[in-house]
Amino acid sequence: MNKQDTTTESTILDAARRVFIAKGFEGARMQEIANEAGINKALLHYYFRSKDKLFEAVFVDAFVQFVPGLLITLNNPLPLFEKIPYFVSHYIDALSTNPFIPGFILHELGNNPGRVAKIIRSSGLNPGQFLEQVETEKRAGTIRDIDGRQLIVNMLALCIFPFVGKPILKAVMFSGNEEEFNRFLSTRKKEAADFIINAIKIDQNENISEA
Amino acid sequence: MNKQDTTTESTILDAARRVFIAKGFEGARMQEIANEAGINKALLHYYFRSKDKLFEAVFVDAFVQFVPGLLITLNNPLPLFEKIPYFVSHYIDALSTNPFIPGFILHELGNNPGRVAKIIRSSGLNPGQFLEQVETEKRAGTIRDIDGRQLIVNMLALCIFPFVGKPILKAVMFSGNEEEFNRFLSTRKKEAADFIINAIKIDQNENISEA
DNA sequence: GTCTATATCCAGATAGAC
DNA sequence: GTCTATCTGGATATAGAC
Repeated sequence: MNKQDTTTESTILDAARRVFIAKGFEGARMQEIANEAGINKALLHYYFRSKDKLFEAVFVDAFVQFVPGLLITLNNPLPLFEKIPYFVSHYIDALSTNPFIPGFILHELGNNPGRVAKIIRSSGLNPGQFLEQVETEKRAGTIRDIDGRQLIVNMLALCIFPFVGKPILKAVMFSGNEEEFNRFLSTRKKEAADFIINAIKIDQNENISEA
Repeated sequence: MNKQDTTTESTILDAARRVFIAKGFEGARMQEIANEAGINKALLHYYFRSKDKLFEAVFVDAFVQFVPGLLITLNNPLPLFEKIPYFVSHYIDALSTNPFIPGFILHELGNNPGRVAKIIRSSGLNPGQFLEQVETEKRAGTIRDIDGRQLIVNMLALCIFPFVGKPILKAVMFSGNEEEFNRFLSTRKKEAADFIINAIKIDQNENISEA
C-alpha cells in the first residue's frame, strides 16, 4: 500500500506540473513534458491517456495544494488582529515558493470556469468561520462596518496581485529592475498586513459604535 | 481624410481582439477569428502576415488603451483623498466594460515578459507625480508613513483582483451564484475606496467621523 | 480584395517490437 | 514498462482564380 514516490508516474507529474504552469494548457507540449521528464512521449500516454487527463491531474494537485490551505488559515481560531498578519505572512511565503501557481489557476479557471465547481464541492471549502468572526468584531466595535467577503477579497488581492502582476509592475514601477522589485516584495508582508489592519480597525477613542 | 472605421481591417481587428482576449494567443484559432469577422481565413493573412503579427496588433491596442489611461488618472492634479475614489471608480468602470482585459494582459505578459519593456518605454509611463503627492501628504501628516509604490500596487490589486479572480471567488464565496457575485461587484467601488482611505489616513481631530 | 483549394508542418495519439 | 516509428487531425500559411 506504500507508494514509492520516485516512480515514473511521479516523475511525469513533476515535469508536467512545471511545463503546464509555465506555459498553460494550450501552450504546453507533450514533447516538452517528455523531455523534461527524461522519458519518451509515448510513455506519457501510457500513464495518462491524454493531454487532458494529464492536465487534470496536475491542475487538481495544484488547486488542492494551494486553495484549501488558504481557507484553513483563514478559518483558524486566532483572534482577528493576529490572524491577519499570520495569514498574510503565511500566504506570501507560499506564493514566494510557487510564484506562478496563482496565475496558472486563475488563467485556467478563466478558460474553463465550470471546472472549479466540482473541485470546490469535493474539498468542502467555505469561509463561514471567518465571516462570523468579522461579525463578532463589528459588534464589539473593534472594527468598522465592513462586509466580511469584501475583506477576504481584499486580503487575497493584496497578497496575490504582486505575484501575478510582476512583469508589468516591475516594468512600470521599477524600470524593469529585478533587485528593486525583490526588495519591494520582501517588505510586502508587513506592508500588506499593516494596510489591512489600518483599513478596518477602529481606534477606541475615535467614536462610539454602540448606538 | 477621416478614416471610415468599418474597413475590413478594423473588422478583423475587432474579431481578433474578442478571440485573443477570450482564448489567449495559444488558444485562439485563426479560423475562429475569421468566422467571428464573417470573412475568410486567407484574408487574415492578406491583412496581417501571420498570427503573431495579428496578435501583436491586438495586444498593443489593448495595452495602450488600458494601462496608460490608468497612470494618467493616477497622475492627475486632484487632491489625494479625492483622487483615490475617483481612480477606483474610474478604473472599476473600465474593468466592468472590459472584464477580461487584465487577465489577458497579465497572462500574455507572463508568457513573454520581454514584450512589456518596449511598449512601456514608447508610452513614457511613470508614476512619478503620484509618488511625490504621497510624500507631500506624509510630510503634512495627513497620511501615515506608507511607501507610495506599495500604495499603488494596493490600489491596483483591490480594483483588478475581483475581475481576474471572478471564477474562483464566485465559486468559493457565493456558491457559484452569479447574481450574488454581481451585487458584490456593484458595491466594490465604495468598499475599495473606503478601504484604501481608511488604511492610509490619519485623523487630524478625534471627532471627524462621517457616515 | 476576396474567395477556394492546397501545401506544409506539427502536435496528440497509437502500433508494435523488445 | 519503455522504446521507435507511424498515423491522423488540425492549424498556419500560401497559390492562384476571379
